[in-house]
Amino acid sequence: MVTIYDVARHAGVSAATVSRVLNGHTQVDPALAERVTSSVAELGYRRNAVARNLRRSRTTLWAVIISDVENPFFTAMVRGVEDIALTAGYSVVLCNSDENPEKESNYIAAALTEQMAGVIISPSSNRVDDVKLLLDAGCPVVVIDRELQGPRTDTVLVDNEHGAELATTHLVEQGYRRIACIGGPRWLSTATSRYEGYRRALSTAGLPLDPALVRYADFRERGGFEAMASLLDDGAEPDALFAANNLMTVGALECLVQRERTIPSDIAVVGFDSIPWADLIRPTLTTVAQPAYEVGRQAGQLLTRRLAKPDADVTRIVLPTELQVRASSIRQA
Amino acid sequence: MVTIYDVARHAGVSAATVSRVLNGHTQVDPALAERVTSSVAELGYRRNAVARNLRRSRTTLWAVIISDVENPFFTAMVRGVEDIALTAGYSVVLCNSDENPEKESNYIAAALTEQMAGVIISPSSNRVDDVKLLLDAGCPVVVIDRELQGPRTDTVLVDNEHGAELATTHLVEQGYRRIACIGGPRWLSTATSRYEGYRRALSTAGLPLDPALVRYADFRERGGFEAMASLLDDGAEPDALFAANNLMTVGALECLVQRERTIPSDIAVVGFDSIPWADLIRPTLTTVAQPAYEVGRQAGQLLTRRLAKPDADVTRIVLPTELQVRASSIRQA
DNA sequence: TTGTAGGCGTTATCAC
DNA sequence: GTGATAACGCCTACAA
Repeated sequence: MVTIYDVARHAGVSAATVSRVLNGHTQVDPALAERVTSSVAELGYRRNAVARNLRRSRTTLWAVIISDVENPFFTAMVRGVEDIALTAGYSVVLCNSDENPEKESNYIAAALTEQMAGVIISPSSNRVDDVKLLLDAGCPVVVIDRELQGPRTDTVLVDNEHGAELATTHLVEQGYRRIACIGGPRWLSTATSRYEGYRRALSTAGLPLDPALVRYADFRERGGFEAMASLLDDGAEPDALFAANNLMTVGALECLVQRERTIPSDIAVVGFDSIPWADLIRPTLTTVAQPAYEVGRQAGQLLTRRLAKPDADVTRIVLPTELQVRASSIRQA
Repeated sequence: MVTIYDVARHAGVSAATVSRVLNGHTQVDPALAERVTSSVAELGYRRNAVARNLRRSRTTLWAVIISDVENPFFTAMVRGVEDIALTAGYSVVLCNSDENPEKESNYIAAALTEQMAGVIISPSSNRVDDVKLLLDAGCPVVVIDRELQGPRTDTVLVDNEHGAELATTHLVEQGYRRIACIGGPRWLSTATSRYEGYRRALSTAGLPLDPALVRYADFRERGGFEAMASLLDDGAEPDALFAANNLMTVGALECLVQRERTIPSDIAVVGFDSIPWADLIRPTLTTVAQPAYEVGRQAGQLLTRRLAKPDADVTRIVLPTELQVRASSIRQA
């Protein structure tokens, strides 16, 4: 490996001068600088970021800990983070916790030992301890998609309750009366908020909240499938479904297809969070759209801000959701 | 920050002993070890990976440079890599090059300066130089999904040509005669192999290769859309389409839907590489399935192997593809 | 403006 | 088996 000393010798200057040329915040004689840069090129020198990070005791890495890489919502979000990170001079390390609190803990530990500059996380549990670990270590944290109870951290959310309410109200307005709900894990604020929106819409409409029409699943495809199957098998006879995330919606649809139910005449469907190619599915799928990319951007900006001003006020951003009505929820004549 | 010296003082031993306990490859008196571990717990010590990496002059990070995080093929692949990495004691840094050679170069430079233990890459160009940079620096590289001309590296591919041939032959057997092809960028082996499979199937069937039926796009949704529009607008009048990747297939479908063409009676469709929820699309989509997760696993294993034996023979793995026939390619009565 | 020198936190090589 | 001690490669006071 060629070090800064090799360059220094080759250019006939001291290592300090090489460092200064490389970093550029100090004045260096143009002639020397020139010699240095050409030596760098000639020797094919690249600076060792590990040594640099140790010396400066900070890195330029952000850990983005998400709960599912295969969920398009999170990948879109990651792109948002990435775009901000790059312009701010950081790189993104993507960690996939798989909704598994243990994996999550491991990644947080890694973020700490690797001296990551900051962490953006969609927590897969309410285990506040892990996030507190980061905070206590002085590692800036931005929580996304889910709200954490205890620690005060910068947070980027979407308006889950309102979105769910819109979705459910839309079904009510279409004349559906037995509206089922496949909710997410009860310990995630995302899930409870969406359930709350559903509940409120029913209440506003004067419809009963029938527990037989409610299932809780795990925000995954299989969970949605099984919840739907259970709704059908238990004779709850819903005439419509509100599913609380994209993958569960897909699972529920798979189930309905397999059972040969026609959408929306047998049962109408609205999903929370869009899926790619929603308009290729037949019937096209009504969804509550979330600004996934923008969530990522905002999170990135919050992190950048906090890195610059470690004790700025804690910010909580709530982005709007939007109901996109397509065929799956339109009552037939 | 609490260092190894703090722990040493607290436990009444030397820093060297703490290090030995932490790393565990040397014998340490159980009594001392006990004191060290409890001091570690008490002080909340975590080792500084940056310092450690500098001292050991290696890291436990793999860079996985993929060309599109939003393509389900790559996310599935990443999961495969990740699973191997974790069991082998490495972490994965996901880098999204966006099919942009410049971004790719930056990530490669970063992998080098960050002293990454290894790189898994789906190159977005034929610019061999970047990969050579890695190789020259002694950084193990596994190339996936695309074949690189010059440098001999471990590679994991799928049987693109055969898959494409199967797909096209299937269309021929269904009685289609004007089979269009939307191919990928001509500088990617993946694209040329798939085109070659298409060409060969036509040739075997004694069908002419009509240039008016061929378009080259960029492996993205919009590119597929535009290529399909061009095929329709230029009066090429295809009765079937073979699209060379998943996102372009989606784009082409969007176009066909918009133009109100019926699949498969107006035009049959087969795509290369599956998309999630292919069976929710109507008609269901015939695809050439690739073992994306397995590609990732194999790449991870190749990298692990090379890390252990730096000058083992270069391996080239070709995984099989499989035609999954669904409704979009079945000729109507 | 430039060079010297110390140290970031760890691990590995010595002696003991 | 354990403890000093010297690196790993870089940055940055400080002195010149």
